[in-house]
Amino acid sequence: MVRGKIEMKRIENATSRQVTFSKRRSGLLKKAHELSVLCDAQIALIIFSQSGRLFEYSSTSDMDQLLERYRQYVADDGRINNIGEFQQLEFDPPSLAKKIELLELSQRKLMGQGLSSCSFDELVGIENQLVSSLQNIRLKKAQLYREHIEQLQNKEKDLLLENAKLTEMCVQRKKSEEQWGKQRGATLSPSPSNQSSVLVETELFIGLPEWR
Amino acid sequence: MVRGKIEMKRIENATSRQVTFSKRRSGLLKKAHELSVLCDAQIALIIFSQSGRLFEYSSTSDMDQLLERYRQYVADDGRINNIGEFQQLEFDPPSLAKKIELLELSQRKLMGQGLSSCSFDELVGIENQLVSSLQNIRLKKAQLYREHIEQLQNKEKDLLLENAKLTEMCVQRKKSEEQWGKQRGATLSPSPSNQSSVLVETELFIGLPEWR
DNA sequence: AACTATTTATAAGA
DNA sequence: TTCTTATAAATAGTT
Repeated sequence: MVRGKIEMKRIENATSRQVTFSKRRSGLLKKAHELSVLCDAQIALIIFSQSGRLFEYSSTSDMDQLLERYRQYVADDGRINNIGEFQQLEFDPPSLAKKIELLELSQRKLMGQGLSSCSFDELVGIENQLVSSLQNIRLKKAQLYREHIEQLQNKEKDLLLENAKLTEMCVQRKKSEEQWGKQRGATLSPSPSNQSSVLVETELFIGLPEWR
Repeated sequence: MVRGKIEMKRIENATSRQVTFSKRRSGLLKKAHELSVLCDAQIALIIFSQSGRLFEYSSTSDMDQLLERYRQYVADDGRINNIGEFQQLEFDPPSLAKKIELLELSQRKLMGQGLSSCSFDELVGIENQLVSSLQNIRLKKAQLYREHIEQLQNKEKDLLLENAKLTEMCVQRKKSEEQWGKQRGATLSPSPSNQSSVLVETELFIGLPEWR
């Protein structure tokens, strides 16, 4: 809706899902309250977060009273069709079990098993799904690779910076040593020249990552 | 809120209160649905208009189930009397629900969604599973192809056989017609030669399926 | 938690 | 009721 509208599907990133939940939850509660005030409506709003926390709003002081009103309203409708109270006991568990059964079936198919009952068209459909899944998986893998590389590059950059500072310090110390050496005589002159060339090599080595 | 914001109090004009109710009600229902989809929340929304009409939304297929969850949640706060009889009814569904949740989670992953929480190793595991699934799917497809081809080949063989019989019958009839013609005299002699060449062409046409 | 750039929602009018 | 439109409100992404 903002800065690029979002797709109306589950937000995959847990953090941003949590943030969005918090924002939209308060927005929803506010809207519910406004509607009840402006239009004199009775409203019950119950929200369970994914983590199981409860948030609720009731336009009356008593949520239970409102839910009771709802229960009766629905019960009145049910009387007309006369399906009765067995439905609550019998319809619910089977629906969950059925759901599990279906989920397991489709899961097995996604895992390349239990295909004997599939039509050709269904096979093609599953194949397409799998191809797209693989694509997503590989995109995600690539993303992790990139992130890892980025981390390494950042670390490298820091080290380069640190090396540059250390090099600078060495050069400074070298200079002062040379000056000090000249004052003391020529005995140490070969040694400074060696150290200097080592310093140059170090600089070149440090530079390598820049054109990787 | 628009074209001059409105005061947050009951709208006195009945008509405009009704209009506002209608607009805001659909807005509220939409927002509730969006929140449930985006953030994987369970939401129950019950609206009684001033005139007593009921409007409701439930993120699950079953509003009663959600209200039951609410009832239990609230009851748990004063959880002194509530360990006995209800638990039997409520212990089973949660386990089923948990199972469904897990199934849906792994299913989403197989479908290339909800990957943000995956470790790299898990990604590799899913990828391997998908590759093997695809292999199975394609084996199954190939098998169906082969079966289909085999069916067609059998049908072709039968047709060839039938064609051969029909050809034989035609040849027989031709011969007898020729014999009959010779007995009757030379008047029809050009005709048999014509008919014979027609027969040969027919044989060639029937033969085509052999090298299709 | 605060800040915007945008998208949505919607009050009023047609 | 439904459509339009000007404007308020909500909010996704960012800091």
